Amino acid sequence: MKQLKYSRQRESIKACLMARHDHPTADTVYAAIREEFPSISLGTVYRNLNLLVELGEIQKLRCGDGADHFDADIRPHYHFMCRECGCIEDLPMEISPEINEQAQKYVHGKIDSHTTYFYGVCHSCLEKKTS
Amino acid sequence: MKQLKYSRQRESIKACLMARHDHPTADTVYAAIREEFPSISLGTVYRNLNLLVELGEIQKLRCGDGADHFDADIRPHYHFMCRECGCIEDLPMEISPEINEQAQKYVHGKIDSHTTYFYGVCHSCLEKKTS
DNA sequence: GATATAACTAATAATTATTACTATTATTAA
DNA sequence: TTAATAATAGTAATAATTATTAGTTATATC
Repeated sequence: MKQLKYSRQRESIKACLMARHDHPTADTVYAAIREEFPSISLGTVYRNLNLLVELGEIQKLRCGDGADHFDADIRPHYHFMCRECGCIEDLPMEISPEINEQAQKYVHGKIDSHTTYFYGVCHSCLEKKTS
Repeated sequence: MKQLKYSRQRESIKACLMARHDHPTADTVYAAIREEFPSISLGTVYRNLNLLVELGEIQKLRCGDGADHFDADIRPHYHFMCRECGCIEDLPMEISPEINEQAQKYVHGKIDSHTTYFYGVCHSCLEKKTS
Protein backbone atom coordinates (compact mmCIF):
# COMPACT_ATOMS: atom_id res chain seq x y z
CA MET A 1 0.00 0.00 0.00
CA LYS A 2 1.29 3.34 -1.00
CA GLN A 3 1.43 5.70 1.91
CA LEU A 4 1.04 9.28 0.89
CA LYS A 5 3.74 11.64 1.98
CA TYR A 6 3.38 15.33 2.52
CA SER A 7 4.67 17.57 -0.21
CA ARG A 8 4.70 21.33 -0.25
CA GLN A 9 4.37 21.30 -4.01
CA ARG A 10 1.16 19.31 -3.86
CA GLU A 11 -0.25 21.56 -1.15
CA SER A 12 0.54 24.57 -3.27
CA ILE A 13 -1.12 23.05 -6.32
CA LYS A 14 -4.27 22.29 -4.36
CA ALA A 15 -4.27 25.74 -2.76
CA CYS A 16 -3.85 27.33 -6.16
CA LEU A 17 -6.80 25.42 -7.56
CA MET A 18 -8.97 26.28 -4.58
CA ALA A 19 -8.16 29.96 -4.85
CA ARG A 20 -9.22 30.34 -8.46
CA HIS A 21 -12.41 29.49 -10.28
CA ASP A 22 -11.32 29.55 -13.89
CA HIS A 23 -10.74 25.80 -14.16
CA PRO A 24 -7.12 26.04 -15.30
CA THR A 25 -5.22 23.51 -17.37
CA ALA A 26 -2.10 21.80 -16.07
CA ASP A 27 -0.02 24.32 -17.96
CA THR A 28 -1.77 27.28 -16.34
CA VAL A 29 -1.34 25.74 -12.89
CA TYR A 30 2.32 25.17 -13.74
CA ALA A 31 2.77 28.84 -14.61
CA ALA A 32 1.10 29.90 -11.35
CA ILE A 33 3.02 27.53 -9.09
CA ARG A 34 6.31 28.62 -10.59
CA GLU A 35 5.91 31.95 -8.80
CA GLU A 36 6.32 30.07 -5.53
CA PHE A 37 8.44 27.13 -6.72
CA PRO A 38 10.47 28.39 -9.68
CA SER A 39 12.11 25.02 -10.13
CA ILE A 40 8.97 22.87 -10.18
CA SER A 41 8.61 20.78 -13.29
CA LEU A 42 5.56 20.33 -15.46
CA GLY A 43 5.69 16.61 -14.78
CA THR A 44 5.31 17.19 -11.06
CA VAL A 45 2.27 19.34 -11.71
CA TYR A 46 0.68 16.66 -13.88
CA ARG A 47 1.50 13.90 -11.43
CA ASN A 48 0.07 15.75 -8.47
CA LEU A 49 -3.01 16.93 -10.32
CA ASN A 50 -3.77 13.36 -11.34
CA LEU A 51 -2.99 12.17 -7.83
CA LEU A 52 -5.41 14.70 -6.36
CA VAL A 53 -8.02 13.52 -8.83
CA GLU A 54 -7.46 9.92 -7.71
CA LEU A 55 -7.77 10.97 -4.07
CA GLY A 56 -11.04 12.64 -4.98
CA GLU A 57 -9.84 16.02 -3.81
CA ILE A 58 -10.24 17.71 -7.16
CA GLN A 59 -11.89 16.79 -10.42
CA LYS A 60 -10.75 16.68 -14.01
CA LEU A 61 -12.82 18.34 -16.70
CA ARG A 62 -12.66 17.54 -20.36
CA CYS A 63 -14.67 20.14 -22.14
CA GLY A 64 -13.66 19.29 -25.64
CA ASP A 65 -10.84 21.73 -26.29
CA GLY A 66 -8.26 18.99 -26.13
CA ALA A 67 -6.70 19.95 -22.82
CA ASP A 68 -7.63 18.69 -19.38
CA HIS A 69 -8.96 21.29 -17.00
CA PHE A 70 -9.01 21.00 -13.22
CA ASP A 71 -11.57 22.07 -10.65
CA ALA A 72 -11.19 22.10 -6.88
CA ASP A 73 -14.95 21.99 -6.51
CA ILE A 74 -15.68 18.28 -6.46
CA ARG A 75 -19.43 18.59 -6.07
CA PRO A 76 -20.98 17.38 -9.33
CA HIS A 77 -22.03 20.43 -11.26
CA TYR A 78 -22.48 21.53 -14.82
CA HIS A 79 -20.24 23.84 -16.79
CA PHE A 80 -20.62 26.44 -19.46
CA MET A 81 -17.87 26.99 -22.00
CA CYS A 82 -17.45 29.99 -24.25
CA ARG A 83 -16.79 29.12 -27.86
CA GLU A 84 -14.93 32.39 -28.42
CA CYS A 85 -12.48 32.66 -25.56
CA GLY A 86 -12.67 29.15 -24.12
CA CYS A 87 -13.44 30.33 -20.59
CA ILE A 88 -15.39 28.01 -18.33
CA GLU A 89 -18.09 28.98 -15.86
CA ASP A 90 -19.75 26.94 -13.17
CA LEU A 91 -23.48 26.46 -13.32
CA PRO A 92 -25.02 26.56 -9.84
CA MET A 93 -27.71 24.29 -11.17
CA GLU A 94 -29.06 21.19 -9.55
CA ILE A 95 -28.23 17.87 -11.16
CA SER A 96 -31.15 15.52 -11.09
CA PRO A 97 -30.32 11.82 -10.96
CA GLU A 98 -33.48 11.27 -12.99
CA ILE A 99 -31.55 11.95 -16.15
CA ASN A 100 -29.41 8.88 -15.58
CA GLU A 101 -32.53 6.82 -14.95
CA GLN A 102 -34.18 8.14 -18.07
CA ALA A 103 -31.13 7.36 -20.18
CA GLN A 104 -30.81 3.94 -18.56
CA LYS A 105 -33.88 2.79 -20.50
CA TYR A 106 -31.95 3.11 -23.72
CA VAL A 107 -28.74 1.35 -22.71
CA HIS A 108 -27.98 -2.28 -22.06
CA GLY A 109 -25.08 -1.43 -19.75
CA LYS A 110 -25.22 0.24 -16.36
CA ILE A 111 -25.12 4.03 -16.27
CA ASP A 112 -23.64 5.55 -13.15
CA SER A 113 -23.00 9.14 -14.09
CA HIS A 114 -23.13 11.76 -16.76
CA THR A 115 -21.46 14.99 -17.69
CA THR A 116 -23.00 17.90 -19.47
CA TYR A 117 -21.28 20.88 -20.98
CA PHE A 118 -23.21 23.87 -22.22
CA TYR A 119 -21.70 25.87 -25.05
CA GLY A 120 -22.24 29.36 -26.31
CA VAL A 121 -20.75 32.82 -26.00
CA CYS A 122 -19.89 34.32 -22.62
CA HIS A 123 -20.96 37.70 -21.34
CA SER A 124 -17.70 39.51 -21.99
CA CYS A 125 -17.34 38.10 -25.51
CA LEU A 126 -20.88 39.21 -26.30
CA GLU A 127 -19.97 42.72 -25.16
CA LYS A 128 -16.87 42.78 -27.32
CA LYS A 129 -18.98 41.93 -30.36
CA THR A 130 -21.45 44.80 -29.92
CA SER A 131 -18.76 47.41 -29.31
CA MET B 1 -13.06 31.04 -52.03
CA LYS B 2 -11.79 27.56 -51.92
CA GLN B 3 -13.60 25.33 -54.36
CA LEU B 4 -14.11 21.80 -53.21
CA LYS B 5 -12.85 19.03 -55.44
CA TYR B 6 -13.94 15.44 -55.49
CA SER B 7 -11.67 12.91 -53.90
CA ARG B 8 -12.12 9.16 -53.74
CA GLN B 9 -10.35 9.10 -50.41
CA ARG B 10 -12.85 11.48 -48.86
CA GLU B 11 -15.77 9.50 -50.28
CA SER B 12 -14.33 6.36 -48.82
CA ILE B 13 -13.84 7.96 -45.42
CA LYS B 14 -17.44 9.12 -45.37
CA ALA B 15 -18.71 5.73 -46.54
CA CYS B 16 -16.67 4.01 -43.87
CA LEU B 17 -18.13 6.21 -41.16
CA MET B 18 -21.64 5.66 -42.42
CA ALA B 19 -21.23 1.91 -42.48
CA ARG B 20 -20.16 1.55 -38.88
CA HIS B 21 -21.69 2.69 -35.64
CA ASP B 22 -18.80 2.44 -33.23
CA HIS B 23 -17.78 6.09 -33.47
CA PRO B 24 -14.19 5.43 -34.49
CA THR B 25 -11.20 7.67 -33.90
CA ALA B 26 -9.15 9.06 -36.77
CA ASP B 27 -6.66 6.28 -36.25
CA THR B 28 -9.32 3.58 -36.49
CA VAL B 29 -10.70 5.12 -39.67
CA TYR B 30 -7.16 5.25 -41.03
CA ALA B 31 -6.71 1.53 -40.38
CA ALA B 32 -10.00 0.73 -42.11
CA ILE B 33 -9.42 2.90 -45.17
CA ARG B 34 -6.00 1.42 -45.70
CA GLU B 35 -7.69 -1.78 -46.81
CA GLU B 36 -8.94 0.08 -49.84
CA PHE B 37 -6.22 2.73 -50.16
CA PRO B 38 -3.05 1.18 -48.76
CA SER B 39 -1.09 4.35 -49.44
CA ILE B 40 -3.42 6.81 -47.76
CA SER B 41 -1.75 8.90 -45.11
CA LEU B 42 -2.99 9.66 -41.63
CA GLY B 43 -2.84 13.37 -42.38
CA THR B 44 -5.30 12.90 -45.23
CA VAL B 45 -7.68 11.10 -42.91
CA TYR B 46 -7.49 13.88 -40.34
CA ARG B 47 -7.87 16.61 -42.95
CA ASN B 48 -10.89 14.99 -44.56
CA LEU B 49 -12.55 14.13 -41.28
CA ASN B 50 -12.26 17.73 -40.17
CA LEU B 51 -13.39 18.93 -43.58
CA LEU B 52 -16.47 16.73 -43.38
CA VAL B 53 -17.17 18.13 -39.92
CA GLU B 54 -16.92 21.67 -41.32
CA LEU B 55 -19.27 20.73 -44.14
CA GLY B 56 -21.69 19.43 -41.55
CA GLU B 57 -21.69 15.95 -43.03
CA ILE B 58 -20.36 14.25 -39.92
CA GLN B 59 -19.85 15.27 -36.32
CA LYS B 60 -16.92 15.17 -33.96
CA LEU B 61 -17.32 13.69 -30.51
CA ARG B 62 -15.08 14.36 -27.57
CA CYS B 63 -16.00 11.92 -24.88
CA GLY B 64 -13.14 12.59 -22.55
CA ASP B 65 -10.68 9.87 -23.48
CA GLY B 66 -8.37 12.32 -25.15
CA ALA B 67 -9.03 11.27 -28.72
CA ASP B 68 -11.58 12.69 -31.12
CA HIS B 69 -14.26 10.30 -32.27
CA PHE B 70 -16.35 10.70 -35.39
CA ASP B 71 -19.99 9.97 -36.09
CA ALA B 72 -21.77 10.00 -39.45
CA ASP B 73 -25.08 10.51 -37.67
CA ILE B 74 -25.31 14.28 -37.47
CA ARG B 75 -28.64 14.36 -35.68
CA PRO B 76 -27.99 15.64 -32.17
CA HIS B 77 -28.10 12.68 -29.84
CA TYR B 78 -26.61 11.54 -26.57
CA HIS B 79 -23.91 8.96 -26.09
CA PHE B 80 -23.00 6.35 -23.55
CA MET B 81 -19.38 5.45 -22.95
CA CYS B 82 -18.09 2.37 -21.17
CA ARG B 83 -15.45 3.08 -18.58
CA GLU B 84 -13.95 -0.38 -19.03
CA CYS B 85 -13.54 -0.84 -22.76
CA GLY B 86 -14.13 2.70 -23.96
CA CYS B 87 -16.84 1.71 -26.43
CA ILE B 88 -19.46 4.28 -27.31
CA GLU B 89 -23.17 3.66 -27.84
CA ASP B 90 -25.84 5.92 -29.26
CA LEU B 91 -28.79 6.78 -27.08
CA PRO B 92 -32.00 6.94 -29.12
CA MET B 93 -33.23 9.46 -26.60
CA GLU B 94 -34.88 12.73 -27.32
CA ILE B 95 -32.95 15.89 -26.56
CA SER B 96 -35.12 18.53 -25.02
CA PRO B 97 -34.15 22.12 -25.73
CA GLU B 98 -35.63 22.92 -22.32
CA ILE B 99 -32.35 21.97 -20.72
CA ASN B 100 -30.60 24.84 -22.47
CA GLU B 101 -33.31 27.22 -21.33
CA GLN B 102 -33.08 25.96 -17.77
CA ALA B 103 -29.32 26.35 -17.73
CA GLN B 104 -29.58 29.78 -19.34
CA LYS B 105 -30.94 31.17 -16.06
CA TYR B 106 -27.59 30.54 -14.44
CA VAL B 107 -25.31 32.01 -17.09
CA HIS B 108 -24.65 35.59 -18.16
CA GLY B 109 -23.62 34.54 -21.65
CA LYS B 110 -25.77 33.01 -24.36
CA ILE B 111 -26.14 29.23 -24.40
CA ASP B 112 -26.82 27.68 -27.78
CA SER B 113 -26.14 24.00 -27.27
CA HIS B 114 -25.04 21.31 -24.88
CA THR B 115 -23.49 17.90 -24.95
CA THR B 116 -24.08 15.09 -22.52
CA TYR B 117 -22.14 11.90 -22.13
CA PHE B 118 -23.34 9.12 -19.91
CA TYR B 119 -20.74 6.89 -18.32
CA GLY B 120 -20.84 3.44 -16.83
CA VAL B 121 -20.13 -0.14 -17.78
CA CYS B 122 -21.43 -1.63 -21.01
CA HIS B 123 -23.37 -4.84 -21.36
CA SER B 124 -20.51 -7.02 -22.54
CA CYS B 125 -18.12 -5.74 -19.87
CA LEU B 126 -20.74 -6.47 -17.21
CA GLU B 127 -20.96 -10.03 -18.50
CA LYS B 128 -17.22 -10.46 -18.43
CA LYS B 129 -17.20 -9.47 -14.76
CA THR B 130 -19.77 -12.02 -13.66
CA SER B 131 -18.17 -14.86 -15.54
C1' DG C 1 18.59 12.09 17.35
C1' DA C 2 20.56 8.94 13.62
C1' DT C 3 19.33 6.22 9.81
C1' DA C 4 16.98 3.30 6.40
C1' DT C 5 13.56 3.47 3.14
C1' DA C 6 9.99 4.74 0.48
C1' DA C 7 7.68 8.48 -1.57
C1' DC C 8 9.07 12.63 -3.30
C1' DT C 9 11.36 15.76 -6.73
C1' DA C 10 13.35 17.80 -11.32
C1' DA C 11 14.76 16.72 -15.60
C1' DT C 12 14.10 14.50 -19.52
C1' DA C 13 12.64 10.90 -22.74
C1' DA C 14 8.81 8.69 -24.81
C1' DT C 15 4.03 8.48 -26.39
C1' DT C 16 -0.08 9.83 -28.38
C1' DA C 17 -2.97 12.77 -30.97
C1' DT C 18 -2.97 16.15 -34.13
C1' DT C 19 -1.54 19.72 -37.43
C1' DA C 20 1.66 21.85 -40.83
C1' DC C 21 4.64 21.68 -44.78
C1' DT C 22 6.01 20.34 -49.43
C1' DA C 23 6.63 18.12 -53.70
C1' DT C 24 3.73 15.36 -56.54
C1' DT C 25 -0.74 13.77 -58.36
C1' DA C 26 -5.63 14.11 -59.51
C1' DT C 27 -9.71 16.75 -60.64
C1' DT C 28 -12.03 20.16 -63.10
C1' DA C 29 -12.91 24.23 -65.96
C1' DA C 30 -11.66 26.51 -70.19
C1' DT D 1 -5.91 18.87 -73.91
C1' DT D 2 -4.19 21.91 -71.19
C1' DA D 3 -3.72 24.95 -67.39
C1' DA D 4 -5.22 26.07 -62.84
C1' DT D 5 -5.84 24.49 -58.50
C1' DA D 6 -7.18 21.46 -54.87
C1' DA D 7 -5.93 17.02 -52.85
C1' DT D 8 -2.61 13.63 -51.86
C1' DA D 9 1.40 11.02 -49.62
C1' DG D 10 5.06 11.46 -46.96
C1' DT D 11 7.36 13.68 -43.59
C1' DA D 12 8.21 16.97 -39.99
C1' DA D 13 6.55 19.61 -36.27
C1' DT D 14 3.84 20.55 -32.27
C1' DA D 15 1.02 20.00 -28.11
C1' DA D 16 -0.56 17.47 -24.31
C1' DT D 17 0.42 13.95 -21.48
C1' DT D 18 2.74 9.96 -19.40
C1' DA D 19 6.79 7.28 -18.14
C1' DT D 20 11.50 6.89 -16.67
C1' DT D 21 15.40 7.95 -14.01
C1' DA D 22 18.61 9.64 -10.84
C1' DG D 23 18.93 12.23 -7.05
C1' DT D 24 16.39 14.52 -2.73
C1' DT D 25 13.48 14.78 1.37
C1' DA D 26 10.15 13.18 4.90
C1' DT D 27 9.00 9.90 8.22
C1' DA D 28 8.89 5.57 10.87
C1' DT D 29 11.91 2.79 13.38
C1' DC D 30 15.72 2.10 15.96
